[in-house]
Amino acid sequence: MIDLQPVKGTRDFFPDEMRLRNWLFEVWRKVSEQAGFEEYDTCVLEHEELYIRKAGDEISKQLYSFEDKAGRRLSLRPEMTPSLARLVLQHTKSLSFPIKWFSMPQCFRYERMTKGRRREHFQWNADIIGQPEMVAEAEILMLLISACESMGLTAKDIRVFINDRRILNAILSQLNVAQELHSAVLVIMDKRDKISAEALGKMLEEVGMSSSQVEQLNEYLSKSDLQELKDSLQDTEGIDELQHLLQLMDTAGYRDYLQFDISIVRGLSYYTGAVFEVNSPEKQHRAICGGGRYDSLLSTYGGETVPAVGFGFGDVVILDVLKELEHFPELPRTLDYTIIPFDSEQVGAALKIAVELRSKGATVDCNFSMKKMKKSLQQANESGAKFAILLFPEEMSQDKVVIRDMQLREQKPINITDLISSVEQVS
RNA sequence: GCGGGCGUAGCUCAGCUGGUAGAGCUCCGGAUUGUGAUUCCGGUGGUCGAGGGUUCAAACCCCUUCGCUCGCCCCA
Repeated sequence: MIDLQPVKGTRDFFPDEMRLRNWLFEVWRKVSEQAGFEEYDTCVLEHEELYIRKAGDEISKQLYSFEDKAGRRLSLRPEMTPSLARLVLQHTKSLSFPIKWFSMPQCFRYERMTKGRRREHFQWNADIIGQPEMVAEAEILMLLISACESMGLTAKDIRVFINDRRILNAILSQLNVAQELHSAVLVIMDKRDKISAEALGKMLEEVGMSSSQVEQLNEYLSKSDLQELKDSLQDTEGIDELQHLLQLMDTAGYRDYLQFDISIVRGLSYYTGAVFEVNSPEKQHRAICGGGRYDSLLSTYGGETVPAVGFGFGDVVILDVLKELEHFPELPRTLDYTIIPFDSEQVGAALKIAVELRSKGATVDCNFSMKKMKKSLQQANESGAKFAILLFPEEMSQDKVVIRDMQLREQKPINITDLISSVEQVS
């Protein structure tokens, strides 16, 4: 017997789970399109070099890579943004910016699994490319919040924790932290709410900050009030921009979802402006969604500098959250009709009726198992059929069938032609 | 890389200080040979993850190994 388990870290989607996945995809697609985003896709296979960046050691360890028969180094995509960058760079000259695109790619990372993280997941991505102003962030945030609301979540359930990399840079510059230490310091600051203050300070000193710099940094980081922080900084660009964004979101009616959080850092060289993560207000989960502005990414692939902002929103964590909050949708299988021939004599008639009903746009299944009527009706019930069409020799001899309303448990004979014409054309 | 938990029927699991296996659901059949919610009866189905050890006797104790899972580390 071969191993029946799915590959470690990957999932099978039985029909029940597939309905749930499709439901989630429909929410993503609908809110995206309603907000004017266009869908795109690329192949799950990419050239490995797309993911090999300067600090690329870690990510290349997590790549599913292999060599094809012609010796090309290929990878399963670990994220969508590089592929998006590739598409945009192909047509930088002809695209009419700003563009608003979304995608729902399956992504792969070879990594150790924990709750909310598998080796494969579907990740809704939405990006606005070519718009440098903060209104792009506003649109992006509104989009992901509206997706959460479509799933039944409110400002009580989720929060967008937001920061701006320019604020962090302004603080570090003001403390005279050397430019080359900034990225290392930012990585450590990312851990701020995971480890103790002592451990944090120790790590910061280890990368080269002085103890007085650490002390002052802590003072800045303890300020949860934007205005207070602004008053203590010389370079206020990041704060001004963030305040502008918060104002825009207030106008849109989404201010309750947003919370300034100086500990949100995300990644390394990627982000240049706003950075954000979505989580429960108490941050009980792995981030549901994360993103920000990455104005310099495209130029790192050798293209022009193109401003960009976007997010990734994975299916695994959001489904965990919805389950926990009991916001899981009820998604039973449904059918309009199940046709049940009494014996093999009616099989041909069953097929013919099925074809005609389907041509009207109805969903129609046939039960050709020729089991007892009891069993067939049971199966019709389980399949969610609204009506069972029973084909008995007696009625068929008069060109009639028995139509049974499964919910009312009532039935009557009906002319086949009347049955067909009673169905409203859907298409 | 470190640490914990779990592997028993198709599924979810019970099985006490060791005495060679059980329930619910599913499936199949019957009460009802043309009728489905909550009826009732019966039946199929297990190399107790694998291998070794201790014992008169192991699902249970010990060792090894594989698989799954959760947390930490790492990372987004």
